[in-house]
Parts: sequence; structure tokens; C-alpha cells
Amino acid sequence: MEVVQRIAQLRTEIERHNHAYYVLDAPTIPDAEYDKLFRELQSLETQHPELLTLDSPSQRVGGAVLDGFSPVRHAVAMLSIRTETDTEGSGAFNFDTRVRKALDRNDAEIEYACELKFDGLAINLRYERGVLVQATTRGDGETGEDVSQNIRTIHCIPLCLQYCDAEIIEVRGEVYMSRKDFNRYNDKQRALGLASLVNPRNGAAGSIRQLDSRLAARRPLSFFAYGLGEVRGWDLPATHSGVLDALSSFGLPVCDERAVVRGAQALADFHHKVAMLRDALAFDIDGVVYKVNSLAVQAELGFVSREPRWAVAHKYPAEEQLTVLRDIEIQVGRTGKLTPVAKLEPVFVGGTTVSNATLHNEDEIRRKDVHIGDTVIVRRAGDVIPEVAGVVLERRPAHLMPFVMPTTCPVCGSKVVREESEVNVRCTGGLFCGAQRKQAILHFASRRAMGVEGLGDKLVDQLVDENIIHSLPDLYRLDVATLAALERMAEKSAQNIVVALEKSKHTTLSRFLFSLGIRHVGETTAKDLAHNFGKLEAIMQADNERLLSVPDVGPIVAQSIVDFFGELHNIEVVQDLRDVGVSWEEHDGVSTAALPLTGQTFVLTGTLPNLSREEAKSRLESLGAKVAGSVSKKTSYVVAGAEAGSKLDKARELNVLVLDEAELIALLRKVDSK
DNA sequence: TGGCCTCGAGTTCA
DNA sequence: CTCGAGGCCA
Repeated sequence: MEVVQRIAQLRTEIERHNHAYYVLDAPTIPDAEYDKLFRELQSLETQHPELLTLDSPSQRVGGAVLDGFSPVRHAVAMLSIRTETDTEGSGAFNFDTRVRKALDRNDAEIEYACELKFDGLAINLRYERGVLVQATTRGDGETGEDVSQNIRTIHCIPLCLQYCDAEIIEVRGEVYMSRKDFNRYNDKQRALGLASLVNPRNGAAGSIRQLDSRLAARRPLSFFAYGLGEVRGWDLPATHSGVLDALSSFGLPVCDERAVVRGAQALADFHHKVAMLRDALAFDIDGVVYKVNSLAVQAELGFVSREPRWAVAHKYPAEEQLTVLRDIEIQVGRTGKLTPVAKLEPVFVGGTTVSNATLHNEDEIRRKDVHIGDTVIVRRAGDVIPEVAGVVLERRPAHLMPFVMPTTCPVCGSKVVREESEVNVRCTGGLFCGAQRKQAILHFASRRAMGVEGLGDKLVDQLVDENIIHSLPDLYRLDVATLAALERMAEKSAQNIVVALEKSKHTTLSRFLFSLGIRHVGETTAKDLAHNFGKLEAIMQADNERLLSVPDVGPIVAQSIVDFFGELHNIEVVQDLRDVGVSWEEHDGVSTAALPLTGQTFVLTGTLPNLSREEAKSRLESLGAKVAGSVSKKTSYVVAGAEAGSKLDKARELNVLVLDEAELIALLRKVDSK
């Protein structure tokens, strides 16, 4: 076969697979096959350099390093659109009112095209006779920069349009980085010890401005088309939505999340619907865009001071804000871990006011390079806990000192150590440390442990600071008079605490074990141990080997338990607690009788209409089932209630059986009667 | 030894 | 909820 023909054939085929993979998200051939085609094309092009053209998919891997980008004057200016600033969601109505007034059609329901406002970088793609010839940034709207080389590395942007040989067609859209690609890229960079990206938008913008397109090619970018620039030799559709449909049929990626609606209320509904959807999208958006759908009406409306009168952006509360890092405070946790916490100048971000954010550990601070006094980027998307995403170095005042982790505990003054191969720094003070003692007491009293109602952190602070309580058994020696003398405590509250303490004395072995706060012994492990040994005495006397015979207990956990009961002090605490009346029922260990649901794993998600989570869990466990926290292919059933989240999605993905409450109850009843 | 799969621990705001 | 680390299995 003619080389020329084979090359043309390969290019068409490779681009077809590209389109299927990157635009339609439906791969047509295995990766290995694709690689084979790609390599064949590359080798033919190397043998026949005269046949190499810029629209060949082989150009997607990047090319020569540039010294700079050349300026390009836009044939049609790239304007920005006005942002509707509203407080009470009135933006849609304000826009609609303006449009109708300008058209002098106050009674009409106008047709609008609604779409998403992507948080990326605006780009103009120029196709001549269907071939991508140039890609430019917005720049100042009049003149942008030629970034063609980098844009060609974006796989979902077609180098040749399908079914379109218009003389000139300029496509406008947004280059962005999906959340998944952003996270994956950052994970990879961190694993290599390299700089990570602050957010997807910076990732996209930074990649496009890379002078070395081979580096840009490594950044996973995507594109959505949303409009047109210069057009010659193509009959425009009558509406904006028609334009988008046409662009999509040319092989360009167009976001599916769009709608054509009539009237202001429908715009507001779209705004609301997308707000609900926002967190679940695969990419960041900062709002939605409304456009008058008819191109003729758009022309009639025209522009005011370089902004189209027929389009508006309606934004959502920002998920990112700049603020000043006032201080870094050190918190000491139950295990003695020192956690640096960012004290921020309060900012409104992602729907709430944020003033604290964890900085995790020393390495994290160094990686993000935050100094006290810096202007930082705070990010909070949806239900995600706020985080300091990065520093604005340009705003750093002179002479800021880098943060150093203290070498002694800020609470008790004991030495702190950082274990080798661990990122965390720990206070060595143990229960001598006030912070650890407080946390130990709070953990002991918490709902899943001994369940002492009303014993919160403010009360524990006072009890420890005033030297009323030194160790756990002291809790049970509290009397109403002592408690009532404290701040925000009077007779009634004090009485409630004493009653709650009394109630908590009757417990189970597994709860008691858990409440002691032995390292690596959480709720599940405590249950396993209680089940296996039956008696506390047996656990206290067990050696490493005996402990290892318990399923899910390995060397680290076993050693931790041996160490704990090796301390005289801990044995005394246990004895004292029993002396003041803490009790539970004991048995002879491992009741081997196989229960009906032994070996089955359930996962609960969402809110069930009648059963509480706790209740469902304990009923399942009493029949021998295991109730786990996350779904995997080993999960037997997922029980889903209202507002079930990602666990339900995962269950569907893995084809795990899903039950609702009624089905669960039926199952329990059936199994129980056997 | 590597790759799941769990568990433990720590986290913010209303 | 998410990360890191412990435990188990191939």
C-alpha cells in the first residue's frame, strides 16, 4: 500500500479512537492496540519526514521548546461576560428583566440556553477547512498568545473536524483539568517529591503557558466548547443551542449539562439544580451562564461597554478565598500527636465562614511552604473539610520566618519525638500531659465507649485544669457538690452528670476495652478481643502469641496490648474502675456456635426510616454478621436508606446486593427464625 | 513482596 | 470523610 495512504488511514483511525476515548468516554479498542497504531504512524513519519503535518496525532506528544509565545490579534474580540452579583438568588430575574426591557417585550417569555461556567482558561481554536491551525489565549480580549503547540497535546481537542470543511470556523471554549486528573497528577508528583498544583484551574493555566510542550503534554487537560469566534463559509444555526449541537457533531467536546428553557423562573431553577449537582461534577465550575438562545435576538440586543447584553454569568459562592494566616497553633491529641492548626483571618468560603484549618504535620507545612503572616488560599468544596491549598508568594511580606515544630510539648513541656518512618511528632508525656489526659477522658466518656452523656470538652477542661480529676476512676468519685461549684454548672446539670456516670457503669467488655484507649485498639478490634477471650483477665495476661491467634490482630496490635497491660499504672486504673463499680458480663470466650449470618459482611449507608444505624448494626452483629465501614467486592450486602452517598454508588459499581430497610428486616426475621 | 481491604485516628462548622 | 497504616492473601 502507498505510504501516503497508510499514513492518512492511521491518522483517521487514531483520531477516531481519540474521540471515542476522550470525548465520548467509551474506548473502542484496548490501549495496547492503540499504542501499536500510534507507533506505526510515528515510525512512518520518521521515515518520511516530508509527510509530517501539524494535524497529525503524533504531534500530541509535544514538540520544540519555545522562547516565548507570539501575540495574535483576535479576528473577533474575546469578550468577557458580565457577572450577575446577587445576594438572594435574584440574578436570573434581574437578567431576564433587563433583556425584556431592552427588547421592549415585557410580556414575552424569552428562550434561553443555560450552561455551566467552567473554572479554567478560555481558548480560541481556529479551524481552516476543518483543520486546527491555531490556538490562542484570551489575553486582554483583543490580543492573545499563540499556544497552538500546547493545545495540540490535549487529546479531546480534534486536530481535524468531522463533517466540517467551512473556510474558517473559530471555536471558543475552556481548557480545564478534571478533579480526578488533578488528584491523580498531584498524587504522582508528591510520590516523586515534586511540586504539586494548587488547584485545577492553576494546573490548566500553568500547563498552557508552558514553553516546553512536552511538559504540557504530561498534564492531563480537557476542553469544552461553548461558543464561536470568526466564522466564514458556514451557515450558522438559528440558535445558540443549535451551534453547540453542531460543534458536538463536528467532534468537539460539549458539556452535556445544559438546557434550553423559557422565562426567568426556569433560569433560577437551572441555577438551583446545578448547585445541587456541583460537588458531584467531574470538574470545577464557578457558576452557570445564561444566554439568549436565538442568535437573531442576540444581534438585536448587542453590547454595552464591551459586554454582551444577551449573556450573563450567575455565580455560586466561591470555593476558594484568599486570607491571611494569623498564627499556627499546636494541638495535642489523645495519642500525643502534635497537630499544627492554621488560625486564619475568618473568610466566607464554600458557604461558611472558616477560621481554622488543619495543616496535618510538619512535612505538609514545608511542602506547602506556609509561613505565619502569609496570604494563603483556603479551599472548601461542598462537604469537604476546609484546607489551606497554597500560598500566594507574591504577597509575602519581607522577613517572615519559616515555621518550626516545637521540640517540647506546648502543653506539658515534655520532650517530643518523631519516630523514624513516621510523619507525626508525638509528646512523650503520656498521661502526665494535660492535653492527653483530657483527650483520654473524653474518649473514655464518648458515646461509642462508656457513653457518659453530658461530659463534654468544656467540662473536662475544667475538671483537669482544677486538678479535680487525675485519672479515669476519679470520674466516678465526683459528687454533685464538686460539680456544681464549676462554671456553667449548677445543681441540675451536676445531678445529670452523676446519673449519667452511674448509668455508664454497667457496660460490656468490648466497650470497656475500647474506652481504655489502647493504641491500635479501636471499636472493632475491641469487639474481636472481647469475643475471643470473654474475660478481661485473660486479655491482660495474654502474651504476644496468644493475641496473634485472634483474627485481624497482628504483631503491631498485639505488642501494643502487651505494652499497655505491662504498665503497672494501667493495671491500677483498671482495678480502680472495677472497684468503683464498673462492671460487665464475662463468658468463657469464643462461643464457637456458628450464628446464621457468620461470615457475611454488611455495610450501612444513608438514613433508614425506622431502624437507627446503631440498632441495625447491633441486630446484624448479634446474628454473627460483620458490619464494615466501606464497600468492597467482599461485601455481602449494602443496606441503603435515604440520602445514601458514595457507598451506594460503589455497591452498584461492584454489583453488590443492595437492600432497603424492609428487605433487611425481612432478612433478619427469616434468618432469626431458623 | 505487592496489592487489596479494613480499621484507627483526626478533622470543621452550624 | 479521608488518609495512613496494619493485616491478610496470592
